[in-house]
Amino acid sequence: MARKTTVTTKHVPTAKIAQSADWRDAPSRDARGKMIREALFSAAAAVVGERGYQEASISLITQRAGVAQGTFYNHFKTRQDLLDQLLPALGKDMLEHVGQCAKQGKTLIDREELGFRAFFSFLKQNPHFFRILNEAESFAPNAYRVHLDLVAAGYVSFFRRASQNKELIGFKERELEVVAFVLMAARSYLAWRYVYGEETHDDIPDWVVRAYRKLIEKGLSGSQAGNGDGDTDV
Amino acid sequence: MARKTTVTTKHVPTAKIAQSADWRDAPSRDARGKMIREALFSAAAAVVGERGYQEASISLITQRAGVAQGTFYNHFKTRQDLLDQLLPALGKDMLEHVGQCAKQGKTLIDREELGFRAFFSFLKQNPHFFRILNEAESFAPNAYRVHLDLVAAGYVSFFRRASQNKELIGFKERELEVVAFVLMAARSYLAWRYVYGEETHDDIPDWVVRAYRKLIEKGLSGSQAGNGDGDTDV
Amino acid sequence: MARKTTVTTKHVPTAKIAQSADWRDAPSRDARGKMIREALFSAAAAVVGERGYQEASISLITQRAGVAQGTFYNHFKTRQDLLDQLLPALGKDMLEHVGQCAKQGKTLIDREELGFRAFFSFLKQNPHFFRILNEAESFAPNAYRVHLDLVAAGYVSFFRRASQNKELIGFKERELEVVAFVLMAARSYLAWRYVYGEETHDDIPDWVVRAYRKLIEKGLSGSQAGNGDGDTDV
Amino acid sequence: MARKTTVTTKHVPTAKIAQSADWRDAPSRDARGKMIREALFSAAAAVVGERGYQEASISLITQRAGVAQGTFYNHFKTRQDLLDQLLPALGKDMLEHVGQCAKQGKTLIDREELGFRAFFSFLKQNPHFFRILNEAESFAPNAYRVHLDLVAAGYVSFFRRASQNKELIGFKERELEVVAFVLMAARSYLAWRYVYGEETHDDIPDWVVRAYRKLIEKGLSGSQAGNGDGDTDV
DNA sequence: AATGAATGAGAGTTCATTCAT
DNA sequence: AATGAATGAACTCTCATTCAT
Repeated sequence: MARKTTVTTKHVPTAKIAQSADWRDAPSRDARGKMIREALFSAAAAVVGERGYQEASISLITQRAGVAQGTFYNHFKTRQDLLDQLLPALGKDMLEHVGQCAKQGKTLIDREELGFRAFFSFLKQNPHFFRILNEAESFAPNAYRVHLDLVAAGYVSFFRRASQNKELIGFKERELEVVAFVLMAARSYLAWRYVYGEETHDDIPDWVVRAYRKLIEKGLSGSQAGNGDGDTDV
Repeated sequence: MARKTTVTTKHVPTAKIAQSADWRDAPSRDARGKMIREALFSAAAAVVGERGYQEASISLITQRAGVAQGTFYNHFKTRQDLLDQLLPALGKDMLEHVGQCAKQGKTLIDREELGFRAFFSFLKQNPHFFRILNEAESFAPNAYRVHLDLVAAGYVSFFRRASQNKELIGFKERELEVVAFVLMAARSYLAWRYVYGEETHDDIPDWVVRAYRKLIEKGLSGSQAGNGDGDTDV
Repeated sequence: MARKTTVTTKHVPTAKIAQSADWRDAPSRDARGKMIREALFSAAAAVVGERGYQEASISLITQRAGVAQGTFYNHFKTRQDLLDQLLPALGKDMLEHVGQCAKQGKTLIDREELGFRAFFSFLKQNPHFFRILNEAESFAPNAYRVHLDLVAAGYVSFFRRASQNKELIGFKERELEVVAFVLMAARSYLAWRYVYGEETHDDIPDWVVRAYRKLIEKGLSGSQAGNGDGDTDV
Repeated sequence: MARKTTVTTKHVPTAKIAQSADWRDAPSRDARGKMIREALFSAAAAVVGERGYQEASISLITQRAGVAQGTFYNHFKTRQDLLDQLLPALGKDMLEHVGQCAKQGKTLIDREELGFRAFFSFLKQNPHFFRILNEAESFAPNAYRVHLDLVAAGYVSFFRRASQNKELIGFKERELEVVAFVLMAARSYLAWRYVYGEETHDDIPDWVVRAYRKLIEKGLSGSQAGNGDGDTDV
């Protein structure tokens, strides 16, 4: 049974947003420029992650990056320009990480569970990602749309292969996207509830993963008893 | 089979946000106050719905409500105070509407489909709701949390009854909340994608509802062919 | 002869830019608004007159008017909006003053001399006008064009009447405008040179007026000796 | 009669602002420096001529000159330093051109007409000059004063000679400057009105020149009919 | 000498909130 | 209670100038 596989994600190195040693000791001018750009970028990610896009003022970002306000405009055209780049940059890392982890699985459901877990391990490593992603809907809507479409596309082609292998049956092409959106949605809402919710877990609890797996494996009507954790059935 | 039930929602009257006749012809002092308050409230809902919380300035809201800026502060403590009340008020209506519709269903899955459809019919009647709900995560986080908890609680008690009836089996108490969040998530993301997405449908397409139903009914591994629409399997 | 007429201007009351007593003791709200508006206006005139349009920042203007920066935008749409109103307002006063003075003259040339002198007496009473007028060419070009056209139009109709009286002969209709521009130009350049020039006279020297009169009365070839001041001919 | 002389200006070569071949192929270090300096100079003239002093930023100027921003400060002390040199450089060319043309005339009035026409032909060849000259009053006031004094001085000595020849009579030494300023003023205002005004002539219309000549030849009271163009008297 | 990124002061403008009327 | 002008802090962005390379 699924829950016995006790699937765990092995961390794949993700392109870190440079925590940039002081740019003053840069080897060359070009390198310095790059370091400052990255300092601004990672400062912005941190500020947005901690306080939200709304409060991510140029003043806060440059202060955090340790450069003058004017310097910002040597690297980004406008404030929005930088904000628009936040999600794509981190989103790429996330996709990479999740993709790498998921493909270790043998079955469709195992791969989904691995991807699911990988999403949360990415969140743990990139604590700012979640807010950057979610608030992008309001503050960088184009980036948000592109991101969701990208993730959905990956999901759909993942399912399409499963369909061709007969691992997944009964869904027509365009329905695969519906499934993709439901699973993406689930990750997001469950993270909101169980990672960032009142009881601040660092990690998604294991029983949540199992409940999720049960639901998407069998649906609401197909489930059967016994999952071995401490709870009793309702 | 599920899709034959062709479940449809009957509209239940929802507490309208007062479109407020001119408050100048109010019968009493008190009534006048109430009318202004409601005018401000509905103006805010409209502004937020159309332009987002960010642009919902006091100036815009009071202008739309037809009162002076200062009047605002006779009715709400701060701008945030009003913004925080937007979602609860509309959320109550939504819950009411969805609850009324869902309970017409005979089976668990039918009730879920009815609730699902009711969510979208509510969106259609209340075109501002979706943005008010979604952006609340960034702009009125407390209200957002309360709203989600409220909806989840309703969902959980709905599932709890189903569990007791043996309509739903295999989920322990605390797992019901996981299921609730997944289904709430699904509604939100599918609305984002299929109602407000590029191809602007007024309504959620029927094939999306069917795909959704298939997924939650049987899960990923339990599905079987044939749903009678034009598509061929992958 | 010209210099015997010893024409002098009688000052006609000109609409003063309010030097505004403190607006805090205004009788009514409306009056207060007007006073602040005028305070801003006259502060702007003073700043532009003393430092030029370039340095006339909102900060300087509001400081001088004794109000907060934000207050500015209750009265003017933008900085440029105010700057665009400076010349028209003062220009109207100038025209009025010059017109009143000029019409006391009996002959064409007398009227021109009176108008000429009136221009300089206006400058003396409104020490900011000259800079406001001149720099408007760069900083409020529309206002500048309108102003010049207005003054020219007045001049032309003045000459047209003189033509009809046979006081002025030999100029065709469209040539009158050329004459008007030359005389306007002369006032401006002579003010620049003899009022605001190195030797800061308060008033245009009388011998300059006489030289000007001689030139426009007879032209370069028609002049004859003797004007009785201390100079000897070249 | 004056208008029969049909005076026309022959173009005298004017010191061009170097359109500077690429400074990268300069023969020597020194020459290279000079070429860059000139490139900056002519870039500035072009920018000021097209957009005005206000918008003539270092960035725009250096970009146009094809050098780095920092390079600017190897050649000029400050931005103002360069702006202050613009008018003197071009003004010298203008004086040269006008002087050369004017001295072809036989009589005082003919020379004035030739100078007048030469001013406009210079404007045509140096389309940036007019703006550089006019806005200098606001943006490079010292340069402006020096320029006007220089032109006036030339004019005065021109008139002084005419006085000594008895071509010009009735003006005392210091009055000659008044005449000079009036004529300089006339050129400027007439250019503003008839060259850069709404109906964009490339050239000053001939009838304007004739009207101007009539005015300064005979003054307002000395003119007599008939100038043979299509207009009728008023 | 040429480069071009870094700097930081200062610009115009917005807006939630206050308060005298 | 309703008004709407006054407030001032905070915002994004520009640009002349500096300076390490």
